[in-house]
Amino acid sequence: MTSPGRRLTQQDIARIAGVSQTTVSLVLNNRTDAEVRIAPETRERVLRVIRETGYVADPVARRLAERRNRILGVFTYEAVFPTASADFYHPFLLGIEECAEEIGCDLLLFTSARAAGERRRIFNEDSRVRLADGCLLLGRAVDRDDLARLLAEGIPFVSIGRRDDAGAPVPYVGADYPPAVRALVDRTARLGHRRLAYVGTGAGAESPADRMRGFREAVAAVGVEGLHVPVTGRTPGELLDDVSAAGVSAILVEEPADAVAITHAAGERGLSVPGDLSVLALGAPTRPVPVDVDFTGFRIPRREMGRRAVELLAELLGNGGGTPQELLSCELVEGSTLAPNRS
Amino acid sequence: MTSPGRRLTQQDIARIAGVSQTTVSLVLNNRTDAEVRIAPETRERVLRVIRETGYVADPVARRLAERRNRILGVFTYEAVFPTASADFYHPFLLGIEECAEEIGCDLLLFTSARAAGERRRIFNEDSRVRLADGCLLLGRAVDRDDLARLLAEGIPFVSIGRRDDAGAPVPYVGADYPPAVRALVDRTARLGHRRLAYVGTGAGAESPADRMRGFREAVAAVGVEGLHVPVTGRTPGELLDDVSAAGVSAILVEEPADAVAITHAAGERGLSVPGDLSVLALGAPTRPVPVDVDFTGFRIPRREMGRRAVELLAELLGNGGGTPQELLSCELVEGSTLAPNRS
DNA sequence: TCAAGACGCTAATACGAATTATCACTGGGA
DNA sequence: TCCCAGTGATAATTCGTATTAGCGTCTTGA
Repeated sequence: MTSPGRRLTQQDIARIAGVSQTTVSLVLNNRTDAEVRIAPETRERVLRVIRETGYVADPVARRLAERRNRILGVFTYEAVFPTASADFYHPFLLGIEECAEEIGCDLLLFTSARAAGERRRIFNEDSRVRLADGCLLLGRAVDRDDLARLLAEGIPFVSIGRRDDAGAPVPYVGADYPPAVRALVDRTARLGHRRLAYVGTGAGAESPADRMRGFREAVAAVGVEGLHVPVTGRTPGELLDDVSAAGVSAILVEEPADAVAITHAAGERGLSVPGDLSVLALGAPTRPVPVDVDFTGFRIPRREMGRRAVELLAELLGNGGGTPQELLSCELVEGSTLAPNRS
Repeated sequence: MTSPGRRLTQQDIARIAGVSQTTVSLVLNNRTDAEVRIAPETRERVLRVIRETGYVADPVARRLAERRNRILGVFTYEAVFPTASADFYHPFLLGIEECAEEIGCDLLLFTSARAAGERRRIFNEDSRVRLADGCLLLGRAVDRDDLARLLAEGIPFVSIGRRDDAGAPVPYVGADYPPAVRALVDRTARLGHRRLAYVGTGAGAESPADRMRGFREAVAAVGVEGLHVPVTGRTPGELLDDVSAAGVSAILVEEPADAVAITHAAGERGLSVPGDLSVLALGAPTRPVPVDVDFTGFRIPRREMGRRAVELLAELLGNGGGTPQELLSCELVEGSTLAPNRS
């Protein structure tokens, strides 16, 4: 076997096989162009030495010489393996890994990108984004300056989740929330509900904003009343009171974890779901919560988004241009928390 | 901002600042040795250009010149983000990420290491392990040849989970199963149980073997009878019958997922746990299963193992030598499935 | 007989940053 | 006048691989 001292280089192989480093490189890369010719016996000899020594090319040097690495960076603003939102992010990562494996790329998690104790930033004094051929951005809130800088520096990347322009259009794979929310509002209205409420921030990042927009457009189109009920600083109980006082018979909850809490609070006050109040959940919980209710709502195609993002990034790397923007549609979930309006 | 054309190099910065590439490098690395002197105003000028252009050093080139990368590889034989055993592996990864973040390293997931459709291998024709400074091995079963080759090539690595020698001792951070199993057997014996059974393979990889060894040693030391009941090819019901027929009053189940199934089967046959049969679970489930029972057993310190493995790897990289081997002790879990023997 | 290609290989260079060796200049002391 | 120390910077080289341009020899076709 190899001595543990210094690692082998193509130069070593070349010396042993009695050829030049160039030849080793050519054999290694299996170049059989018309431009390049290696005698079969030479090729065999070099291959034999490579086999015997167990030589493998240094991928770092390779990256310096070529333009690529077959490394895709994954940047997350929170931990990649979080405790809190593990269940939410896992499907994205699953999709990313699957596709990366298919196209033969490794994944680099930028875990170092944090200035002591602070939030992660893509660009700190010693940014390592460039280690990868391109990168994937994951997380609900993405720093605008980071996005702008990525665009400005021409670093290939795809955001998972739709992003507003940051000086220029941002490449993304997002979930198409508006039609999904619209479909839910539609069904709800058809079941006789006339006053609906959107429970959640409806703003802050693109994804809540998109849901909210879908809601506003839908209630306008269908001709029902749509209220916005923020959640911050109120208990689920208080929230329920507000909603009841406003004569709302169906609520669409931005964050399913809130939907769970609200449903439980309803139970405690003797309100039945969906008998007295229909509760729709818009997506998947981003906070860990035991979901014991089968909510009507929709499914965010997280795994598919992860896969597609990798595919698009690979294309970007291949042809070097364009700004892919895709929205994947959310599948409706039948569930059991939507019923005809009884009031 | 930067033009999207080509990316900036130190040469560019040098040109703009009117100095040499060397000077830029020296300023960038904040070298203030006696050997190296830069006039304050020159330093300031270079820094200003760097700020204005937003230049960051290419880590790949850097790595070629230095010896390190600040990249730790993570190799898993199954998917890093598995569907099936997500819950089992997650804590390890959590610990790894935490510690990597602290020491300022990025994590490289070797997702490419798969020959189409086959099992992942560390060494295929174009191995990429060398991209990282060192690597972590995760997974219950690790290929012996891969281990031997890692050792032979002098690649710094730490296995998470104890490994038998593979030609030479393997660096690892493991869970110390034998004392944990012994403690459980001890307690069980003190509660009057005289015939215990170990339910599981007890072999195959190191971790089941270690538990089995702990079991054998413990029953011998305590002076009770210890049976081995394999699980393969039998339903939980059949298994229960065997165990009962043998007059066993307490079982230690290697795989907690099996323990769940067995406990349910017991309930169906009117056997109470722990009234009629005590069921101890040795560790954490590696298959996804709703654990609705509070098993007596022990906790594998997975997060700590992940953390510690990164620490040890970092030390290995620092001093360049040694074969760290550590076993972390498992914390006993009181649970409610162990009771005095009534028979 | 001569030019044009086929053949098999290698020297030289690029990639971007880090390091080593060296250089030009100034001012002071002998 | 000469030497030397101190100062500030740079040219040259290194890391390991990939690519380009080209070398000399031998064949082929006109």
